Amino acid sequence: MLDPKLIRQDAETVSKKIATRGAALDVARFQLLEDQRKTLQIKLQELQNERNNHAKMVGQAKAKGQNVDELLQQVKKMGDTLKDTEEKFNQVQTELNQFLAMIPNIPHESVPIGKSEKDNKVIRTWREPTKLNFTPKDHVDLGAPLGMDFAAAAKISGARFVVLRNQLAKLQRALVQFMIDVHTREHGYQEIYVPFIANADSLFGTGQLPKFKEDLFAIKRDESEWYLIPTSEVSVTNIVRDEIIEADQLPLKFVCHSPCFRSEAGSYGKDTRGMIRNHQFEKVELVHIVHPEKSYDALEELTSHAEKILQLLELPYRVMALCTADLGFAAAKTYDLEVWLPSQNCYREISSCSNTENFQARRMQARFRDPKTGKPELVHTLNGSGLAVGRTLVAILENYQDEKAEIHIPKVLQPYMNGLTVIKP
RNA sequence: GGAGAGAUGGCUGAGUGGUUGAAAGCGGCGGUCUUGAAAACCGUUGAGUCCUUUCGGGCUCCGGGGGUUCGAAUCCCUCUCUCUCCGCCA
Repeated sequence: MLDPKLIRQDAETVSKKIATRGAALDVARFQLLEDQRKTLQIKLQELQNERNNHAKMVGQAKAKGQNVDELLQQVKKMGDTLKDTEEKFNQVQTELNQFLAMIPNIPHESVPIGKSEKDNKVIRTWREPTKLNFTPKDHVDLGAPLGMDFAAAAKISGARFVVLRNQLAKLQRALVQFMIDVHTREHGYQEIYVPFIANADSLFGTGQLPKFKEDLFAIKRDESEWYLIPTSEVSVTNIVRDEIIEADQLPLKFVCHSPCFRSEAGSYGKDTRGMIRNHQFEKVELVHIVHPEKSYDALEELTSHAEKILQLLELPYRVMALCTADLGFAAAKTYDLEVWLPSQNCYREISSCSNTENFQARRMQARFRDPKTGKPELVHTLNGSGLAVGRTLVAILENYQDEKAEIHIPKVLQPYMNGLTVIKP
């Protein structure tokens, strides 16, 4: 959520910046609501002040043993106007909050302006794309004889799920283990395990709700509604919701493995083949909770940590700075890591690293105590995949295939595979 | 699933209708003392928000929501969560 004060001060500038993302900020509507809010709030607070004063007078009079009948008569009349004003104010406040909750974050000044993903900027490329002197197979064809079973998954659940058997299941588990080990041992992350079902407050905090409800799997139980997490960013980031953290505790760096559940309602017909875009996939997530002044350094750091995994796996990739139009709702700046997929002859997203600045922190009321002022201040939150495990598996199959459609295990993974060097049927 | 007890400031914990935004302690911050530190002592210390150029003032908040009342941390209803005991269970 944006700072309402910022919009009040300069709605036009905010609107312009939001427009670079292809989103519209209805300045007129905001100002209308804001004017109503202001008028009503002042009136309401005056009435409340009056009521409080009268109540005090009653109390004092009673304490002195005076007769209070007349005083009570006066005060009773105030009740209706107060209640009426209160209702109106609450209504406007609710509308204003809903309005604010739907506004995306403001892009950082370093984010390239663009109209579509075509305007994303290549920051750097690591290694040349894998060259194979035969026609590469895609991961579906490679995986089928090795135990990648979409038919079984369809029977159990439906489309966009996968069953992995034998060495493929093991390879996925090895990847998870490997990534967590690197991040905890070499990058200083705290490993953390979290719930995979989250409440509405948590999803509001990280920005999935209310705007992207259709992308989530919801679980209804009696009155309450829960959601399967679309990423462990939700659970992990919300650990600091409604907290005031001591400054010396920052930065907090968490690494978390979880399954992720996405209904991908807006992506019908995209990547229908294979396990690129499934309803359920494994991900190792990195989350930073940092001092506001350090969040852009942290973004570079976090991104480099995700890159390190690709480097150790020796998978060619490139780093993209997303342009304004391609930014996620909560992000002020995002680097996507794209891994080379020989079968598609192109780079595909395997990690997305974002600085949300205080956008999520404001929704969550996640703060730290500034030692200089002693006052609580919003933290900055960042998150990034380190990496999407399912897509990493795909990348390994495709980049490490040989002519016989056998898969060579990257060196760093071999210890995690009991020394296995090749996967074959 | 059954029975009971709770939820108060960064933390522990008092407070059952009228200056209680809340005692006390811990922690934090400032100071005295000390060569320095510790200890001791003194002072200070909740959050959000609105109005105001400043000074300052107001409002809201004692798990969430609703109600009673002139007035609610305190009474009533409801939900959530935590703890104890019994049952069941990976």
